[in-house]
Amino acid sequence: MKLDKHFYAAPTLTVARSLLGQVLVRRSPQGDRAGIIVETEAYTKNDPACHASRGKTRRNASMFGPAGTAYVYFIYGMHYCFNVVTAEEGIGEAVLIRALEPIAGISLMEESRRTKDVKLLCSGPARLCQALDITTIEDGINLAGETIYILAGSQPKSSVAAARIGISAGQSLPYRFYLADNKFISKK
DNA sequence: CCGAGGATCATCT
DNA sequence: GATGATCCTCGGT
Repeated sequence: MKLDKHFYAAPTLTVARSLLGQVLVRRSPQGDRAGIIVETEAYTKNDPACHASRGKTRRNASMFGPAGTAYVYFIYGMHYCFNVVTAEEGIGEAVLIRALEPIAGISLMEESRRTKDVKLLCSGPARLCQALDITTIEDGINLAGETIYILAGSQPKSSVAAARIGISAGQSLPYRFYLADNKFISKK
């Protein structure tokens, strides 16, 4: 069953944690790919690390759309990161998907990533975008559609909260969530 | 195993 | 002109 706006419109920290164990699906003409979400990070209002914290710009405009919108941005001159817009429309909060456990379309992922090491396919925000062929073309799409969506997976498993990775501001906030003992998280 | 450094460019100052 | 929600490679231990 596909997750709907009701799920995404919940408080951002709640969504970040409850996305763990759900299944991200990417459909394309080449075939379908999917993975279990095993690691997320929340970015909230009044959070200095949040792209929306300094107001709406061309880049972060999708963050201010309705819950269940995809926010995809380009970073470091070569990488993309995929987020799900959460909470109330207009406040600019989202959840970054940081790692997946691949479960379908693995040969397509291997081709896109140019590696056959399954642990390197989707363990990292930019890696999973490359594996699923997600770029800024997908920025702003609605996850209620048929291109990218999330299926309800298993019941919530034991999860861990920790500091986020790769940010300079807001390091003290425990807004990173991951499944305990999962082998596909991006970092220990 | 681990850390340092480079790649590479859209966005914002 | 500097920076960044990253990743890869290389060299040292």
